[in-house]
Amino acid sequence: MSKEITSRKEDYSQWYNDLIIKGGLADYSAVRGCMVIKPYGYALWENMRDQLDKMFKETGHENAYFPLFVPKSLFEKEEENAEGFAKECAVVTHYRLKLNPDKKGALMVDPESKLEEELIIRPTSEAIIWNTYKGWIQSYRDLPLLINQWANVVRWEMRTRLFLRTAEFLWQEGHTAHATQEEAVAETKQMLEVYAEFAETFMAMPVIKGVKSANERFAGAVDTYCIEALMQDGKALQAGTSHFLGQNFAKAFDVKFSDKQNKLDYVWATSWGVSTRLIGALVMAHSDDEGLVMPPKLAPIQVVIIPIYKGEEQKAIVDEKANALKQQLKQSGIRVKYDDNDNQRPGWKYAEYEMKGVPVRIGIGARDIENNVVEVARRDTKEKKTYPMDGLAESIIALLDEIQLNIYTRAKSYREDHITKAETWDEFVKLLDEKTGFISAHWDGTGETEDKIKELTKATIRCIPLNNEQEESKCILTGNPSKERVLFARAY
RNA sequence: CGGGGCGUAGCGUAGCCCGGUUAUCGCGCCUGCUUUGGGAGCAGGAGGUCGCAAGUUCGAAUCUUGCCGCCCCGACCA
Repeated sequence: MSKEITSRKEDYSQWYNDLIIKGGLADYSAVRGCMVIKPYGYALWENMRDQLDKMFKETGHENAYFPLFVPKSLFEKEEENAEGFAKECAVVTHYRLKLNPDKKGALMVDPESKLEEELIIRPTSEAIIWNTYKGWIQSYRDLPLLINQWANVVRWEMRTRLFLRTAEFLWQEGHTAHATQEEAVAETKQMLEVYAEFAETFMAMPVIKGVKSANERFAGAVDTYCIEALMQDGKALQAGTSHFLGQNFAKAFDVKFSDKQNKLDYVWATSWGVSTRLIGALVMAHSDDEGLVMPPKLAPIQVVIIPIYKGEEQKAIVDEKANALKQQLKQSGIRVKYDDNDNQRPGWKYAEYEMKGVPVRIGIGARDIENNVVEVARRDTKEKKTYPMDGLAESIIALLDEIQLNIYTRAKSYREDHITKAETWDEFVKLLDEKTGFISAHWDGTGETEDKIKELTKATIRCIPLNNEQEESKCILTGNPSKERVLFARAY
């Protein structure tokens, strides 16, 4: 049957695509490199978005919205940033179509409508936002400016992958302006903490917090902080970034403020973002060969109730009980679905919701009603147990918490098992090929060495972990002195 | 942009090498009955520009050429 999911071990890429398509999150679209996020996938994104948005607001940020188009002249103002994105920009050059005189029913670009200045479809919004901030900031009283936007961006990547790298994707980007360097750095770190907490607490996905090496830094940033997660095939995934931009953008867009002493200075900036890529991360972090595994805290459906009955008479009895149960769970704040669709049999539904990763399934039939119990199956362990109907909401809430914790613990122990120290080059190469995961090794701190390692092994420095232990040693490739280990991995 | 694979019904596919009536099978869909505690059974039915274009031929899903699109691997990539 076409509903079967390719095994993780057999073909990891196919497994990943199957999870997303057969789990009902998204589909390929008619547009090159783009995807359609289906209602189930979008509901997941909404849950993630709502939670993140709450956390942003708790840390003093407000939402706003800036234009999709960035005039080329603005885009090129911060040179490093512009250069970094130049190769992957979609560009609007015309604003009108007309009927093609040579081909009936066909349209063509009207050459008369050529724009005087090309518009870049934002790959990121620093340029348009900093151009706007220039008008908003005059005095220290206007600072800090703490703004986030939920938006779509376009990056014309050569090769795409569902959720992990699509030509258009949804994200949030925070852009803040501060009076001092210290404050901006603190903001950068604070938002990294917010991302880490979101990943670990809500996605149940352990992450490593760190700083990027110069090679991997965001174009235009002074420092790029990141959270890095490990996927089940041993490859690393950058799950979120928070950048300290220094005064680079303030200088490029001439954003100055008067301080209390009436001295003019450029403002200090940060930007930070996470995207629908997190959905890809979530999928790969927990799922198995049966399908998706959703963390209860974000699952669009936390509990599904499946009725089991013979004939109309039994259906009516089961319906009544199940609906009462649904109400009870709903009132306890659980996202619950009662699937009373009569077109599919229970076995089909079991498989379907497993594929969708619904954390808890409740089966209820005449037999259960007689005994005042239900059958409860959990997705993470596939365990089935009989629960008393009385006080069910409380026990389900406890079970959801347990599942959340269990999948986190499982992912974390996998991650811990896959951080390995390498002391020599041979060991490093062997670990990368055979064990995979993060390899902790000494590096001499130069971009050249990093490039060379990438060329030889395809591994990159994922990050220099925060609060990294200092130890004198030698670079695994060059033998030059090194004062700390960094984390290498092959990455998405 | 390089290497590999693919394009046949909503989905997954057989047929292609070696051209020949009406294009195969499964899922799904529709109708009916029986079913319903792990992807239901039987019976009947609907559904096709064989990716597009040109060529070869009496005849093309099948051979040739060109084009388009997709997937995987690489290059590329906060």
